[in-house]
Amino acid sequence: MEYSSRSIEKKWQEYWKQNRSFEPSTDFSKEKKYILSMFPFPSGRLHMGHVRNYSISDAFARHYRQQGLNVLHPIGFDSFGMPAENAAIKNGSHPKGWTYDNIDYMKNEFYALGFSFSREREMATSDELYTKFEQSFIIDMYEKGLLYRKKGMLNWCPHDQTVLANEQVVDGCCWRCDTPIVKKDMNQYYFKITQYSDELLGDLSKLEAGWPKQVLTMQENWIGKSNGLEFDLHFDEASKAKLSAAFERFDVFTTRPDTIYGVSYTALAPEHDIVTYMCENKLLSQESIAEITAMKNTSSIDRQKEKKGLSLGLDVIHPLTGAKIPVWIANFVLMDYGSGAVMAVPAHDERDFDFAKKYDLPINAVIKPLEGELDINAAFTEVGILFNSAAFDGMNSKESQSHVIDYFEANKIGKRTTNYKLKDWGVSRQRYWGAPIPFIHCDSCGLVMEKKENLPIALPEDIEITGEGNPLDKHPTFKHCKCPKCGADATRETDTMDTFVESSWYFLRFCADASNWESEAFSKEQIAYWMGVDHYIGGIEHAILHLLYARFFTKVFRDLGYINFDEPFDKLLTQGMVLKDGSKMSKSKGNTVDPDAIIEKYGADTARLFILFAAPPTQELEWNDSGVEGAHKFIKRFYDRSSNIVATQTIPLIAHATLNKEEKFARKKVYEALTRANDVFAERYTFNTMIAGVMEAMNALNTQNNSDVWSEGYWILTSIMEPVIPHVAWEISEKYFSCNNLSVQKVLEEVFVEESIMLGVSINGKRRAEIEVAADESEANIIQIAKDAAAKWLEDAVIVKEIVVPKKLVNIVIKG
RNA sequence: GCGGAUGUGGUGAAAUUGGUAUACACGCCAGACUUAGGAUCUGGUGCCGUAAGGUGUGGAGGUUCAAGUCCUCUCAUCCGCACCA
Repeated sequence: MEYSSRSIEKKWQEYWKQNRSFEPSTDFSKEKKYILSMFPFPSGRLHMGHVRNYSISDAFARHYRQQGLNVLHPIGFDSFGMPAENAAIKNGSHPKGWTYDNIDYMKNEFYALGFSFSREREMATSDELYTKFEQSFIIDMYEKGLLYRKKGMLNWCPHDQTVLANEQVVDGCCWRCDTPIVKKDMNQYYFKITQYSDELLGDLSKLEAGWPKQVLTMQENWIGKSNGLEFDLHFDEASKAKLSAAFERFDVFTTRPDTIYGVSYTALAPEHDIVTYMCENKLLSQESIAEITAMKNTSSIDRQKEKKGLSLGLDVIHPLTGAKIPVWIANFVLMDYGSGAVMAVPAHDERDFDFAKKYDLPINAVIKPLEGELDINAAFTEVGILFNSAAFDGMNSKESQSHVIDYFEANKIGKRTTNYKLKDWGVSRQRYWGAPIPFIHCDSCGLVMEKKENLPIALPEDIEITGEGNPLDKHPTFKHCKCPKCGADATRETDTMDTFVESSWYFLRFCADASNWESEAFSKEQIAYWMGVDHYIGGIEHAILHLLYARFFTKVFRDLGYINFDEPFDKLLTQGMVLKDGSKMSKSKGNTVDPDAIIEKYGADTARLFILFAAPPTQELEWNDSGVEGAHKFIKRFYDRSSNIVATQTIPLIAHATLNKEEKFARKKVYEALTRANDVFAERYTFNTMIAGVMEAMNALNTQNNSDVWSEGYWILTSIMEPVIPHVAWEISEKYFSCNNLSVQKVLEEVFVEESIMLGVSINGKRRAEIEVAADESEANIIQIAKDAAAKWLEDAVIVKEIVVPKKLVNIVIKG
C-alpha cells in the first residue's frame, strides 16, 4: 500500500483523542516525568519555531511514555498582551475574540502535528479562572511586602502608551515595537525581586548540571553583583554654606577601594538630589541649568556617545587625606545604580580618565605596574603595587582592597557593601488586555486590597479600544467601587499586570488536575509530585526575563508556603532559531515557511522528522526544501519496506550464530541504533544522530532478506522512531505488532560480538593499510599481520615502536 | 570593552574518553527501469594527480607513537551585556 500521510495521521490523531492517550495518571506512586515547552502567545498561527519547540518536547514525552513513566506534557497559551489590543485597534476586533479565535486555530494545528499534549489541562492565562488565582497571589505578595507602589522615573513607550520594565528596554527602545523610550515620572507597582538578588544568583550553581552555561552567565551578568566600599563624602564649610546646609554629605560606592588615595574629583548623576536642589534654588547659572536639563533629556544611547559634565563649584573633603576635592556632574554617572554618585580616580579608571582629560582635572597615580614603568597617558587598571597611599604603600593593589575597607570600618567612616544591577520589577501596565491589579484606592483608607472572595476582578468586555490611553479608565462602571475596608465610594486600580506575571507560575498550574481548577490553583501534593520540570524547552530569547521571573516566583511561593523547593526547572534546553536563506524566518523578511502548507503537502511526520534531523536542537536550523523531500522519502521507504515484516506479538528470537554476514551486520546496526537512541534521550539530545543511526540500520536491513531479522529490526526501529514520526510508527506497529513494541527495548549484547575485526594500520601515524584479524587474535600476531600488510612501507626501515589500540588500529613507528 | 558560543566536503552535519576524519542526509555524476520523469532502484562522489602518491577539520606554533579533539597565540562570524563606579 502506498504511503498516505493524510489518512494515517488523521486516523491516529482521532485514536489518541478518543483514547485519552496522553492524559497523565493521578496515580502518584508511579515514576513521573514533567516535560514542558514554553507556551506560545496566540498570535494567529504556528510558525516553524513553534514546530521545532514542540517536536523536541513531544519526542521526550513520547519516549518516556514508552518507558512506562507517568508523563505530564501540557500546553497552554500566554494569552494576555499587547498584540491582541493592537489587532483590535487595527481590525476593530475585540481582544478577547481575537485571542480565543487564535487559540482555537493554533490548537488544531498542534493536534494536526500529532503533539501528545494533555488535552484536559489546556488553558489560557486570560481565562478568568487563571486570573482569579493570580490576583490572589498578588494579594499574598503585597501582604508579605513583596509588592509595593511608588512614584518613580519609569521607562515609557510613547507608541504602546505603557510603562516598560528595565528588562523590556532593548538598546534604549521598546522590546516590542522598537520605539525609543522616554522617562516618565509616575506611580507604578513593583515586585521586590531585589530582595532575592543574592539567592537568585547563588542558586544558579544548583542549575549548573542542567542548564546551558550561556544562560547561567546571562543571568549572572544581569543580576550583576559587585562587592566594594561605601562611604560618605562631606562638604567643606564653604560648600555647606552655599547649599544653605540642606546637604552636608553624599554617599559613594566603589569596587576599587585600593585607589582611594588617587581620588581627584567626584561626580554626581544629573538626576541627583543635590543637583535638583541646586537647580531649583538657582544656585547655578541659567546656562548650567539648561545644560543639566539637556543632559537629563538625552536618551541613554546618546548619553554614551560623549562624556559631558560641569563643575558644581562645591568641594568635599577626602576622608583619609583631608584634601579638598571638587564636585562635578557627569552624564556617565547613572542615577539608578549605587547612590548616583562616584568617586573619580582618573589614573586608574578609563571613564574617569577620559573625563579628567576633557575637563583638565588632576590625575593622581597611586598604583604602579608589577613590572615596568607606569604610562601616564592612559588609565592603568591592572593589578599593581600601591604608592602615594600612606600606610598602604607597597601593598599589592588587589590584596589591599580589604585592608582599606577594614580601615574605613574601624574608623567608622565607611562600610563593606554589595551592589546589584538588578532592579525591582515594575509590573503595572496601562493597558486593557491584562490581568487587573486587584487593588482599590480609597480616600480615607489609602491603597486597599480586594477581598479574596470577590476574585477574580474580571475585565469588562464592553470596552472601546482606540489606542489612546487605557480603556479601563474610560469604562463607565469598572473603575467605580466601594472600599472593601470602610465601604465608602472608591476607585478601582485600572492598571493591569505585565504578562510576564502569568508566565511566572503557569508551570505550577499545569500540575493541577483540571477537575480541581475551580477550587484551587494547585495542591501541595500535586506540586510535590510533578515538580520540578524535568525538561524545559524553549527559545534562548527567554534566557533572562522569563526564566529569572519564574525563578523569583518559585522562591516567593516557597516563602509563602505553597511549595517547598527552590528552583522550578531541572533541565533547560534552549533550541536554536529556525532560519531560511541565512536569516531568521520573519514575516517582514518574507522568508517564512507555513507549517500548515508542509503538513498539507508532506504530512506532520515529515515536518517533525526534518526538523529533528536537520540539526541538533540547540543549534540554528537552516530550512531546506530538498531536505524536507529527503525526510519524506525516508518515511515512504520506511513505510514501504515494512512489507518485509512477518506479523508477530513478541520480538522474534533469533539464533545469531546461524546467520550469514549481512544478517549479522543488519542486527548489529539495529542494536547500535537502539544504544544510540537510549544515549540521546538520556543525555545528549542530539536527535539528528539518533535518526542517522536508524537510517544506517535501515540501509543494513536492506542488504539481507531474512524475515525474522526484518521483523526484529522493525520491532526496534519503529519503537525508536515513534517519538519522532509517531503516526507512521503507530500505523506500522499496529499492523504487525499490535503496538506491543512501543515500549522499552532491551539491548542484546550478543549481536556486538564479532569473530573478526578490521584494524587500520598506520606507519608513523599515516594510514597505510587495513587488516582483518580474529577478534581474539594475540597482539603479537596482530603486529605480524599488520607488518605483512604494510611490508611495502617497512623496507629498509628500523622499527622503533609498535602500538596496538584494541579494536581500532595498529601504529608502527619507524626511523629512516 | 566584558562575557558566551561557533568555525570540518558544493550544502545541513557526524566523529561520546586523543586512536582509520567526513557517518547520515541533501546536492551532483553515471547507470537501470521507463513513452516520459521533479517517481523508484543501483553505483560513485573531500581536494590535487592518469596513476603511484600527496594533501586535508579558519590560521600559526606546541605536546604526543597518534590531535577535529589537549596547550599557547591569532583571525573570522554570531549571540548576550554594556559608561554598573
